Amino acid sequence: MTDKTKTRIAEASVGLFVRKGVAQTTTKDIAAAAGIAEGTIYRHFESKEALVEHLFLSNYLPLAKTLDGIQKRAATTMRKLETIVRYLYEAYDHDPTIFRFMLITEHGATAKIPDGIATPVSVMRKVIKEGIKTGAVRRIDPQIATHLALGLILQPATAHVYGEITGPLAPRANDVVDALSRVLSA
Amino acid sequence: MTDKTKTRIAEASVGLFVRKGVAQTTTKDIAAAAGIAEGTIYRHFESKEALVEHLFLSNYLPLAKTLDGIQKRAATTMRKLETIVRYLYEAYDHDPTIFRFMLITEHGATAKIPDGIATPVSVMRKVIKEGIKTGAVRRIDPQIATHLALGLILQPATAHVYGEITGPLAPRANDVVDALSRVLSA
Amino acid sequence: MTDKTKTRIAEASVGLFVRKGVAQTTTKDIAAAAGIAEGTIYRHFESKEALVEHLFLSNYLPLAKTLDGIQKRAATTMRKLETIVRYLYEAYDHDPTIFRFMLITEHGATAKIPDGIATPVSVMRKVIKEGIKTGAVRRIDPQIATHLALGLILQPATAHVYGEITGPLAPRANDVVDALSRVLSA
Amino acid sequence: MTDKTKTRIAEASVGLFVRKGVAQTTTKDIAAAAGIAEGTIYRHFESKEALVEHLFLSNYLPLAKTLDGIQKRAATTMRKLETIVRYLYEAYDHDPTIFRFMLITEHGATAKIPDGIATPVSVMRKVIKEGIKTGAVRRIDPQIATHLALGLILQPATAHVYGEITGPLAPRANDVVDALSRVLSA
DNA sequence: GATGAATGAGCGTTCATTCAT
DNA sequence: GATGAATGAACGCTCATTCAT
Repeated sequence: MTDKTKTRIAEASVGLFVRKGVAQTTTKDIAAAAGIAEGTIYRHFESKEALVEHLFLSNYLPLAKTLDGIQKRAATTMRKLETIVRYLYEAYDHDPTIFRFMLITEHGATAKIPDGIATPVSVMRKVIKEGIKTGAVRRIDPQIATHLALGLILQPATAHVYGEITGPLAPRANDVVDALSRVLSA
Repeated sequence: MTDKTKTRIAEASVGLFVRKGVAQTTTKDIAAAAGIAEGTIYRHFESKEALVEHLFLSNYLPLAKTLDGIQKRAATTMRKLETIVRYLYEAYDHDPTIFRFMLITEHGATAKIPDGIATPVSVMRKVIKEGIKTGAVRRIDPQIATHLALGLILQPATAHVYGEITGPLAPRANDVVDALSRVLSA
Repeated sequence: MTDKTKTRIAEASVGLFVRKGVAQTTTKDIAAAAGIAEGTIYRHFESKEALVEHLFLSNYLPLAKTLDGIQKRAATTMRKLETIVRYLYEAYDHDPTIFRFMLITEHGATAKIPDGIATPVSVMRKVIKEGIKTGAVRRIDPQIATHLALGLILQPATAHVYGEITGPLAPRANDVVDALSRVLSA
Repeated sequence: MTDKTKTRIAEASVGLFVRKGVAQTTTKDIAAAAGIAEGTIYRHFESKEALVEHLFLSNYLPLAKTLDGIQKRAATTMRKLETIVRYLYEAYDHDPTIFRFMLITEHGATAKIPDGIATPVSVMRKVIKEGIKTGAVRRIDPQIATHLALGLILQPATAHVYGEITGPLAPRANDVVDALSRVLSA
């Protein structure tokens, strides 16, 4: 059996962090939302900051693995990017909270991720670099290309978080994939 | 003569907000940086929150005016977008602080802007909508198109804030303008 | 067989109390040092305070018995005091921890000892009172005489606890015994 | 005008520290006793620990100066020690609190006093060392002699703190001075 | 207008103690 | 007996805000 209380704390706190912001969420809020005593948080996490970091890394880094697996199963660069976008937007629709949390969390505020560890961003960069090598992606600085692609994917999601785009995100994937193709294709 | 002290407070606080984050910046920090007493902040701003809002709106809304002026002087949709991007990236290079502040603060603060007030985002949307009408921009949902364009423009700036892209941003404008053209052109 | 766990707790905690102070030692520290669970402490002691009291009394009161036995076997008042000092200083050198604990804890904990129970202090007082009666000790208020004697004996030990005197204490016994003789002899 | 509030905090807290112990006195207690808000403590002292240290050092170190002045005005070693004892016991009777605080505070717990700074203990040691040099004090290790003398002086005061000796301390000075003379005289 | 000492609610965190297993 | 997760009151401390000067 997995650690029930730790999970309760984690699930309750992402929700609060997304709704109210990390700084505006108190340990008291978290305890109340998780139905536990405030002190119990500290049996499972060293500090509130450690809880935030755990939440971020335990979702952000596994997502890299998932995206890498998805990417490997697709044949071409454009199919790789397409399946990644579709996966992300469907996952967002299925449980927006954790994605909102990742979108909202200031990367700089969380502990630095050691070099060499795969992140969703590094997976994207790898796909694009390989695309350039194979000629599927036009000649362009891979770093700027990565961020242009990220912009196309993340900005609609961010807009959705703040209510500027409404309804499920998945149907928007077509437009995004199309845009990716236009920006990157050779 | 404009309110000297108010300006000192404003200038000192954006710097701190960008460097340390809004929540992590105390009124004591602000007073020290501005060379004034803590209480003096409250002669010029109702609260710390009001200071943040003032800082955001007094830069964000005038930027809309500026971008609208720029946009009006350009002949075609693509030239409009190009001059906007070049203006933004040069302004970022000239004084990154205020742009970083807007990038960091944007969400949450935008909620308070009444409908009908022009924002940089609404200027972008207007340009794109007009482009669709004139046929310069391909047929696409203007809302998603606006956010695709914003993603292309803002993500490289965000990446710069977090040190993933280094050096001046202005030379990157070419790649962004090119991408905008590919995504939007009919 | 005596209560093994209780002994483990007692031994582990004196060490911690001496090294870090009673207030700075947590029940968690004690459990870790004793190799038991935190809750187990409460099977053996009603509270942390009761543990401290037990530790103090279970060493302080038996010490009175020991000193009284020693005292009884010596012929003269001065020999009584001499053997007491030598015993104390040798015991301190052999296991400073428990003596340091008594030196540190003494005040406040002594309040709980019922009248009529022999303590090291009461043994000293008895020896001195008898000395006055037999004429071995000069005429002096027995209460002040007791504390003058205690001062001569305890202050070097206290100085050793705080590192102002180093090396074994036993060789210092000569000087202390000599001083006791000078202060008390008729 | 001196800092009224800081003085109020200092005076209120020594009283509490002596009555309840440092660890058992909370910042809330101090604020209530001083008639101020809890936060105000931190306008005058960096932390509770710093308050304790300030209290200790601002009384302990000046006492060294006072004792040194007293000592210089006396002609012989024994007169020096006599006036020191009389001064201490009269000061204790006049305001026992601060003396109790110094007696109770664990020296080791407060910040280390830098070498070369005069303390009451170092003044005592100096007087005794000079006494040995002039022949007024018998040949004896100055370090042990200092602590024997300290024991004679402090133990009656400590006994008074814990109620084992009652009434004013000053009349006891005669016995202590006599004892000092017996222990130290050549 | 400016000051800065004072405020006090509320923060993140600790830890002696309890109790179901 | 032993466990260790859970508790929650209480801690030291922070900081946006106020107000007498």
